[in-house]
Amino acid sequence: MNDVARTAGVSLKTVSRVVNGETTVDPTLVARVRAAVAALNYRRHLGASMLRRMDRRTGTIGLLIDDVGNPFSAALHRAVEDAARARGVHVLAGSLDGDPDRERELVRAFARRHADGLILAPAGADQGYLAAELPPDIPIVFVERPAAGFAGDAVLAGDASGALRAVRHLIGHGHRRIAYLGDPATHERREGYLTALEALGLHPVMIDGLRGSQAAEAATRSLLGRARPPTALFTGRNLITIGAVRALHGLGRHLDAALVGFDDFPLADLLEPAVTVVAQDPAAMGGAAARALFERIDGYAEEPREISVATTLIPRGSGEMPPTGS
Amino acid sequence: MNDVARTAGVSLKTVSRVVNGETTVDPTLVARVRAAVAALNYRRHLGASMLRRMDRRTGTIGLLIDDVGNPFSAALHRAVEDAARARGVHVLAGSLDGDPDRERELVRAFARRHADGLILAPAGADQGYLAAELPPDIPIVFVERPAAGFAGDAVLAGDASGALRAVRHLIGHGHRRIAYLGDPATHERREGYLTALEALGLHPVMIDGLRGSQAAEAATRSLLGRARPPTALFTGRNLITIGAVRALHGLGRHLDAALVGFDDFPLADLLEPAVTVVAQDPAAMGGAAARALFERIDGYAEEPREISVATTLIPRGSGEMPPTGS
DNA sequence: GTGAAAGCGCTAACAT
DNA sequence: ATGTTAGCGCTTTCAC
Repeated sequence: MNDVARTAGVSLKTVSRVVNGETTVDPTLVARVRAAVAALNYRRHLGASMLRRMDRRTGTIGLLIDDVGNPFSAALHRAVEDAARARGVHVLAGSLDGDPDRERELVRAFARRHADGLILAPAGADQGYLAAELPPDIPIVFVERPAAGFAGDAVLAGDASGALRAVRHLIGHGHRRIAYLGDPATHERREGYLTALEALGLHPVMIDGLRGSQAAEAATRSLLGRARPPTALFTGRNLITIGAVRALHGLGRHLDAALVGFDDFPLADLLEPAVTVVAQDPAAMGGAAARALFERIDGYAEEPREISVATTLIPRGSGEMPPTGS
Repeated sequence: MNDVARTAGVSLKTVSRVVNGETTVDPTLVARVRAAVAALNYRRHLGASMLRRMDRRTGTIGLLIDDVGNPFSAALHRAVEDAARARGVHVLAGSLDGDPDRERELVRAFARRHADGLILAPAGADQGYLAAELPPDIPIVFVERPAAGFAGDAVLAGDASGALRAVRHLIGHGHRRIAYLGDPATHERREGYLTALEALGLHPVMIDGLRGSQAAEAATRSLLGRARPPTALFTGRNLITIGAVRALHGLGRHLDAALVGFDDFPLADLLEPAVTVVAQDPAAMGGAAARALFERIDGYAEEPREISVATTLIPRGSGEMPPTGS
């Protein structure tokens, strides 16, 4: 910048003004500065500028989600990126893999990097650590799951009510023995399942802690091998649904057992039978989270908000099959 | 940091030494400093430290891919993240959507942010601008597609040879009328297709410029409506394959026309018929790209390398069906 | 082993 | 409208 000033024959401050697009500069000088900038291939150092600036914005937000490689998270990421791009903000993304330690570590790392804000899909059961870890001037918005022990805006999908709807759908098609397959992060969906069954005095069958598609496939196989197997399955997230589908196909029983999955997934409509799902809208959730975050960054300081993005039950066939067997 | 020094009763420099883990500090002072750091909840400002440091590393790399929300790109992203995490490096990701302007803009943005290196899946036909836009001290690795007009390491999938193999596979199953469906980014795969057909004097049928799954679906429908429709399809990327599958199912002709797709996709094995693909390994590509980039960041300065990640033909059914009709 | 002073590249506040 | 000075938070160099 010094070199530019010298080359253009102006003061350092004038260069700064030109580079920052301030209007109060003589056009002649502006031209001279621009020429020098071009000649020297000068680029301003954002780190240094951010050091002295008032607003101290880095133009970066942190996105902490389950797995950037998972289609659901990836769709959400994309929506966040689009909203960020509209403001010229960039996205630092990180995968948590359901690991609370990783969550905390990444929050700390992004805070140290002075992200302007964070969007977090909580992995751990408690976000109390945020009080110590997160500087008060960097806002956070939770997405997918609510946070515990720390107040902040949250963008949620109405998991419990969506699950309730899914299970009622199966009940409406005559099913009484309905099993639930889930993992730690689908806790709220399990609650919806239980609510629906309890209302009718039905007996819950729950398999929990399924990490990944393969575990779900194995669990489904063993479930269907039981003496009185369930006539319908309710699966708590897309990877689990896919594992279940794989098991049903593998056993040749895909036309026997009904299935409703939480989360839509690509090609669900082309399977045989096509898979009925309760679809979340990851793009809408990402967009809502980004908007909420930018409002906070812009100074909105009211009470934490809970933003609900509706789920949709999409009947495609697998959830409308009647019970078979006894 | 000044406050910490005062609280601990040491000089600023000593705090700096402790924070940076230098060993030549009296343990007593180390303890005092650590206590003060904890008491004041001090965090080092990385931006400021990076300003004066010798190595000038930001601990960030930029990843510029087609679309962070697309499963293929997302899997690649995940592999890059894993490699980066092992070094304590974070990933700034951006989607290009096939837009050369966006490519250039993001390169500039990430360069200004002083990313330590870039991984780019070229969207534009020419990367000559990099000579001007990219500071010489920030290395770049190309992935998925080679760059034109700028030298750099490239991680490629052997597109032409994979396509050749796919088409030969169809020919081996008796097909003579084989159509190609692609988009601008699958150019090399088209070359493989042409090579295979020309070797036998077969007549190529090519539909190009298909942006997205819906365009592919429409194109497939019109293709199959022709007087002498192709008996087999070769699709240039996963979204196009999915569009074609959707069209075949929609027309009820999924058991009539053979299909081999470039790129694997989730659930390809559960469709009816299961879809034969030439699979790239996005995770391997992302890992290789990250490794190559980190080698460059660490000072490796030999000639640009081309790293090839093998493709695999996975026969699943759709590519092994014999020709039907005339 | 520790500290004082200088300076990284830039912008704020205050002249002029 | 332009320039001067001070200082952001840190690491360097060099003296103690």
